Amino acid sequence: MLSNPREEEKLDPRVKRTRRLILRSFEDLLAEKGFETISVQDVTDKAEINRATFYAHFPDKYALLDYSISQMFKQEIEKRTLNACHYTPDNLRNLILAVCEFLSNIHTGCAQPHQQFESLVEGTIKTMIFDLLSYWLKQTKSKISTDIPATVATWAIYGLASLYSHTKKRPTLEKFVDEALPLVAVNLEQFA
Amino acid sequence: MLSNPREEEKLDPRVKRTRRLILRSFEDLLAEKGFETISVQDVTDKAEINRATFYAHFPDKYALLDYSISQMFKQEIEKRTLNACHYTPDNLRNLILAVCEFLSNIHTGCAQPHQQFESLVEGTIKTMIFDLLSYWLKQTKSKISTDIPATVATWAIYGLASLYSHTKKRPTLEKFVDEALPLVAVNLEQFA
DNA sequence: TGGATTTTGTTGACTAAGCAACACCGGAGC
DNA sequence: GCTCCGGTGTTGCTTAGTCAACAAAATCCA
Repeated sequence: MLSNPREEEKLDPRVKRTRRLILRSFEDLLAEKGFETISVQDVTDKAEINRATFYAHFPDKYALLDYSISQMFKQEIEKRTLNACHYTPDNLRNLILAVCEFLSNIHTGCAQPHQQFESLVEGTIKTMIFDLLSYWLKQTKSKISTDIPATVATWAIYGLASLYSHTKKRPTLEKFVDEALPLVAVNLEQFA
Repeated sequence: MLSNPREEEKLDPRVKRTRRLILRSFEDLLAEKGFETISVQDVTDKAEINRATFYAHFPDKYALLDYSISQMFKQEIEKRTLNACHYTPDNLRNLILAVCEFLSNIHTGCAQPHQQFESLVEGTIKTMIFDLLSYWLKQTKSKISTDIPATVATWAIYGLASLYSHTKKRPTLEKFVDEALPLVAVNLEQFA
């Protein structure tokens, strides 16, 4: 994945600190109220930083949402060490699990997820899934184009996770993924 | 008490932040290792601030200890609203309770309290008790000098709390204070 | 003892954060 | 229409924090 930890560590401590503060208060606010009703002012008040400082780090609150979602998803991925591996059906399985859990967390952890919020999340996450899958598939030295299969798999995975996280009476995650996995895997067989 | 919250609140947010960081990491370190073995480096590493920044706030680690102890004791006092009142036997009772609890916390919360550490704490706390008592006693408009009685009471109170906090098989705090209170109160009768 | 290694304070040049003020937009209410 | 108000970005100047380097203790240990 992009932006390896080595770079982040040697950042100016002040920068790491304010990013952390912004991120924490934003995530707290997300749990309290809807994304659309959160103002930049709210975030900086809670973080006890100046509003101008916010704009030195993020163009606007949409960029912050994007960053926040990326970071959270990145953690989910790294937790399962999917960030430095290649394509196998088992890794794919874990990826689907990760996306399902992530979306479920979003829906339980964030107050009243509205349309705008959901589609912003969707865009961010799909990009990340696509990048990860492309990285996996490119490991096979074959010259097969990866764009098409990666796209298909990305949309399928996100769709599945979305379905799962919106289902009221959920089956166990394991069962759900067992049933769904083959349908995605079949499109990637040539990379196994 | 000195340094009302109004002043602290309108401090530069950066200052509040780094003081908070320094304080927190120092208190964490105190729980882990003895005060004498804590270096300024240790504190700034844990707080993720620059060592030079530390020296912009405190002359050395002794000043930090002093500040830390003061803050903790101040909280104990404010919790019982003893900071804005006058002398009564009941307030005195609460003060003794506060000092006993505070010293007990120090002894359970700090690793291997050594001689140096203890006497630094003693100095800081006795000054604060003395100031508070003087403030109380001066409320009585009489022209009686407060220094002598305040001093006697201060030392007595600290001595009691020290005894209590070092006792292995402690009686309940209530019983202990009930027994001790009259001996201190008798010296302050004229201010009641 | 005596040399090596930490730790301590201090400095000056650089960079990020704070602050107050600004123009601007969009909605609420009359 | 109008103003009022709250949020948005932006700017120039000030202040706090960072960093690397230094000399001077203090500590270690052979």
